Amino acid sequence: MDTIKALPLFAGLDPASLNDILKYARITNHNKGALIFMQGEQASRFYIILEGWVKLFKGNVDGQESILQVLSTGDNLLETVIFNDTPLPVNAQAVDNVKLLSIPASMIREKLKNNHALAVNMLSTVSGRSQALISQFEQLTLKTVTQRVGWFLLKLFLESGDRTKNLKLPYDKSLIAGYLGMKPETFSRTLQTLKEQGIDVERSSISLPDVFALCDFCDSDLAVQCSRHNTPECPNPVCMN
Amino acid sequence: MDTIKALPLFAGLDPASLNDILKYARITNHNKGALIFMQGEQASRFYIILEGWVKLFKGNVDGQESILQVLSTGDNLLETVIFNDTPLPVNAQAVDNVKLLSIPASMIREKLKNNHALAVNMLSTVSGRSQALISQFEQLTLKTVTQRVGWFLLKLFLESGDRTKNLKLPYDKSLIAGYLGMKPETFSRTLQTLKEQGIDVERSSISLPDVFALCDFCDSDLAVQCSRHNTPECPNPVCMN
DNA sequence: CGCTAGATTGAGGTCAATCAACGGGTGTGG
DNA sequence: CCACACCCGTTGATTGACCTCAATCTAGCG
Repeated sequence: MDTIKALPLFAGLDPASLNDILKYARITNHNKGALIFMQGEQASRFYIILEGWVKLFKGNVDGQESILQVLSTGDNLLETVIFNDTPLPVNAQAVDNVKLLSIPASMIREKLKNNHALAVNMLSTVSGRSQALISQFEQLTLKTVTQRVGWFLLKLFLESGDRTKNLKLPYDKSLIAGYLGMKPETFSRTLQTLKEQGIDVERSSISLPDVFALCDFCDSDLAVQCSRHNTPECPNPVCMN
Repeated sequence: MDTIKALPLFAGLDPASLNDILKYARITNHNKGALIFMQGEQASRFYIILEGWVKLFKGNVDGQESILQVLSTGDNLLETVIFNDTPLPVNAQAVDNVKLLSIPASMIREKLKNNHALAVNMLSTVSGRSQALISQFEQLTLKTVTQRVGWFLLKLFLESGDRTKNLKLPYDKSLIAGYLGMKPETFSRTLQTLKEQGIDVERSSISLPDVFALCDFCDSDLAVQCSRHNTPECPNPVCMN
């Protein structure tokens, strides 16, 4: 319960209205592989991830799918659909066992009309989502396969605190491949080429030769997360990749 | 001035605070080809397009560029950056002569804190932007070149009112090609193949044999704009492309 | 021990990019 | 009014990156 009240979306809300919102909330569990919702459906609820990984993706008739994002604890699903209640544009699937908090869409819509703090928090969230999409977009359109894989590893490295030279892939390689817009085979081959450049890959464990090993793959989005950004230590001051 | 007050972002605002906002607004003109802002800069102002076309794109070091969106009258630039004042993630360029309304970012930020109607409008706008990005994303990842071109023509057809069988390309073919994630050569060749299927292309004028000519390219996003959607007239009821 | 799902490796195919040449409007200056 | 240059778009030939298909391998697990 405390974790719920600590969610960014609810930051700064007065306890009364928070309780009011949570009265209609529901917690659900979804097994690995379960579909949480499908594109084309009407959005009836708004979700927040409490635990686990959720894959957001689009599918087409011939079974192809393209992954928009892989979301985790604290992330929201379907902020954008709250307004225009058009059919859902995406599918969501539980990557592992997932615990979700969900709130009726109509409820959120109602609250947004009156609760200013909530509206501002939501605006901030949606902005973040939008930024992430732009970043994802960039990956797929103007980076090579190798750059995408390097970028992903660097992101992992930065998220894991910037210092540890040993990383662990957070989920299946085929899912990572999909997120990076390539086939598992291609991902595998690309890891091989990185191996030749000194980055050791063993199953799902990665060891970097040094903390600068991935700096070539830095871009302006990632730079802001790096503790060495804008310091003399940064080997790559103009991250324009 | 009336057009400004009719902007979706300002809908329902009380006149006093609207005037307050507009006090700090500025109108600027930009010639065809001019850069309005560049990625990496700090966002100092927030823009609304009053007239003309603006291209939003990302560039990388070796001169490649990928186009996120081509925006027009009434659209906003940089809603998302208002919050986190990180460096801009994109470039904006005037496609033709452009007239912009701009407001200091700090000003908007301030107003959003207090003005609930403005926050709600902004939220709605950002949501729409997010949806558009998802749609654009789908185009590039799980559609063939031909489907993308067909989709673009269909979008044009629907925007032009659903009935006229004669269309006009709104801007340069090379820009359309870029927006659809392909090279001008590829776009040209694809138009040829469509020509063989009965869609007449002559310079920048398109004539459709009948109003259903493009229905194969419909998807759930476009369907909602179609006057024949959910009627017996629709030849393609399950638009799952 | 055998099964299975995920990961790897290899060979071959394909679609769009690239490089290069050409065409045909449009505008300019003589 | 014509000659020329320039830009955009087209067309052709080739390349190459990634996908596809298929076989093999590995680890985890009953």
